[in-house]
Amino acid sequence: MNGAWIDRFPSLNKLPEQVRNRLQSESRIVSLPEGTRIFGAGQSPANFLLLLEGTIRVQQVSESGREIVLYRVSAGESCALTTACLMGHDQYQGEGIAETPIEAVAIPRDTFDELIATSPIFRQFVFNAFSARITDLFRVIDEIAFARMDVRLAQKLLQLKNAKGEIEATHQQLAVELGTAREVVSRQLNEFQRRGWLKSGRGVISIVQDSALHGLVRAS
Amino acid sequence: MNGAWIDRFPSLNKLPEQVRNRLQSESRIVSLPEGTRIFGAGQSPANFLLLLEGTIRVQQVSESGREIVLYRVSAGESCALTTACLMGHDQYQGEGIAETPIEAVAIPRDTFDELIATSPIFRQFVFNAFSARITDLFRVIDEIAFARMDVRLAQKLLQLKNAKGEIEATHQQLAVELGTAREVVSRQLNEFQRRGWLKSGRGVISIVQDSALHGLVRAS
DNA sequence: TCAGTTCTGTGACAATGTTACAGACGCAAG
DNA sequence: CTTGCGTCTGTAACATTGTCACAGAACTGA
Repeated sequence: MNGAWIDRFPSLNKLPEQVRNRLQSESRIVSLPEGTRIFGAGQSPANFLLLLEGTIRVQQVSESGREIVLYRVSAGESCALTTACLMGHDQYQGEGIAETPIEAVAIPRDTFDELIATSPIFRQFVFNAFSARITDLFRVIDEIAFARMDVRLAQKLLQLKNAKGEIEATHQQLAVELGTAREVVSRQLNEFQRRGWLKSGRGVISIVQDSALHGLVRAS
Repeated sequence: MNGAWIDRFPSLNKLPEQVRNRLQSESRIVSLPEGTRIFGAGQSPANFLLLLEGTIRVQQVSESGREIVLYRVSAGESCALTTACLMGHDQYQGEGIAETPIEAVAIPRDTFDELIATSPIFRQFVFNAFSARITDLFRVIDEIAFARMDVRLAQKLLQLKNAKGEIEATHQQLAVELGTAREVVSRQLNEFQRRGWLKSGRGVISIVQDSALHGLVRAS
């Protein structure tokens, strides 16, 4: 089992035999329970992480205590920004929290550094991960600066819904997703409910008219 | 002259003789007039840029046409995000515009790639630049999501003022800096003027009470 | 059953964004 | 000089979003 993890990263799979072996022998697999704070203000990460199972939520907390979710890292991806700060010797402003139980490959700093040096494919992999995150951040900026709250909420509900069309989250949690206040989410949800688009219960929301929410998002 | 540019980058100055020579011989110096669009939607940059003179403004434009300034690259810095996208083969969402006449060192992609591979110092330099930009983006998100407009405007005025305590900018330009609407800027400037903190003319603002603006920012 | 906690609803108000104008200013052609 | 024209600024009315202060409902555990 231990030797198979690399198969989950298609681009790393193309690495030469020798590099692959190195990567596998010098890294170790870590498991972390749900809710673990993987990195955060003042905590510098010690390893480069490749996520095998679970998701990490990266968010930012303001001085006043308000929060906003920036993006999520899911299985098959790497936690690129921690690396930037790892390499750049910089304090990391955000915090990363295990949203589910986590299984990840931890690559020590030295190994990471050498792989960057020796393998163009690994380098490409790391820069790709960066690129994706920066795209995420750009999207977040675009949305909080220019998009309407009803559209953003509809979008988020569609994104977070499970197979049954339900979202298990409190209004407060949705507010954090969008970087707004709980009351604003309650207000919008009531409006959606009034229009018959969803039904709202304590800690759970059931989407009734998927298409209406989609329509709102498309109309932007 | 051509051989001296590297002195402007303290961290690159520590590179071994051999690598320095390589860097200098394989790069070329480019000059661009004010207003040049250095990269933008659909335009992939072909080189890694080190800025010798001038500043580049990186901004984003929404579908609705509203804009926001994300950060500036100034002399002695590198245009890191273009690189991320260069390496990551990703479309770049923002656009970079020469705010003044520009002089820069252009390093071809292949050279850049090899230097990353061979020189830990160069690698460190690039990752540091990344780190700084990401910090910028995090700050922007924090401000547009959580900070009050009067505080943000005061901050921006202090940041943009010249030696005489004047800002040469229209209300519209300030609005773009903050990602808001022109009317909002006008309103706030009038309020500041009413309090005697500044005097506002057509295209120019004179700060009268520097300390009052500082006070507002500190009080957050 | 009861007390404590978390979650949701609501109203009033403040701050910011949007729309629709009008007037002021600067510039250049006549 | 003066007449247009384009840009910049001022302003009012209204819509949306954020903040504050509560109250009641729904869960939880003793």
